[in-house]
Amino acid sequence: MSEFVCMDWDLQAIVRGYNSTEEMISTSVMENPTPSCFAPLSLQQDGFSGFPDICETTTILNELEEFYKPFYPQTILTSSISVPSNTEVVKKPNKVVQKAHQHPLSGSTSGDSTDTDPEIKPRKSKKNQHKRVVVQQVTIDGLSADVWAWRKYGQKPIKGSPYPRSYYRCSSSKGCLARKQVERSRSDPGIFVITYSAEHNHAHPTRRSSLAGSTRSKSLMQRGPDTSTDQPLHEQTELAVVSTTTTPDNNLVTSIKEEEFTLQEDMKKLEERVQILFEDIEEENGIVMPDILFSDDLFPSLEDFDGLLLDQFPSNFDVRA
DNA sequence: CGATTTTGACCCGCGC
DNA sequence: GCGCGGGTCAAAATCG
Repeated sequence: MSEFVCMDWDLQAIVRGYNSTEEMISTSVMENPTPSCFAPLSLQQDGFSGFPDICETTTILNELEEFYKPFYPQTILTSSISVPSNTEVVKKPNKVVQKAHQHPLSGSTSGDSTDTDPEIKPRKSKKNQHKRVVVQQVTIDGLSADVWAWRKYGQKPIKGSPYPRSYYRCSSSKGCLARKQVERSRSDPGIFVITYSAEHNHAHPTRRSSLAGSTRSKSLMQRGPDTSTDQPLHEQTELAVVSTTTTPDNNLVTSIKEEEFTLQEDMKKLEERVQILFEDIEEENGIVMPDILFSDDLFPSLEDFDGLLLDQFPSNFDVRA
């Protein structure tokens, strides 16, 4: 059994009465190549001029985020599946809890410690957990289209795949069970398969976590002069998207990329306009707005996923190839 | 100093 | 029971 859940693009398409995401994109771009074609109704109606109450800012921000979602780097495929199971989801016993009952150096668990703790149930089959996961196949661009803050906690080589799988957990909130796996498609190296599991138990982060401690700088240096770093990253990703998108509708994708420049210009003007309005709000109310709209939370810089690129691409991999 | 990445070790489920 | 594969932990290194 599987279920399909509409994500950003798909939801937009259904709400707007299109048969498919591709139809929505192509139609909207061709007929009205401006960001306003996707704008929330309230924003369209007041033309971004009405911010009567600062208490509505949160709603406005949410609307703005929804508004910008269609302009996130394109998602080739988004689906949500439910892993078949005859049992309910059993939360994996926390290793920390286990260690609280057992000294770390006392060796393997002879006699399951969970047997004595009714609160901790034995781990059920990983494969049979009815854990809903969301699978996205995205291009390199799509790797940056994630407003959540993720902390990498592991990387494993996957049997049968030349590319490792990276494991991320949400770093925005302690205790958030949201997980994310990123790996390159073995059939199409230009496509990244992102698997989300569990759900965030908190609101969107107002600011992406600090990049302190990141070893990307080191990695960049380690890549050496003979790698693709000679080429500006935006050019790399652009080329990568064009050259690796292998959907059956290649022509459509190409045309969208061509139109993207126009859209980006419109978006820039729009950002400036909203920025001014927000500054007015700050002045009038004597408060400081959360730095979300124009931070990399909603517009992650290309630099942000450079680390991901380094994770997923071997050091000698030339994205231009 | 705190947050992050890296990476080997560990844990667990599954198939043989 | 054993080995394999995948997921997670946690110490060390790194960075701002």
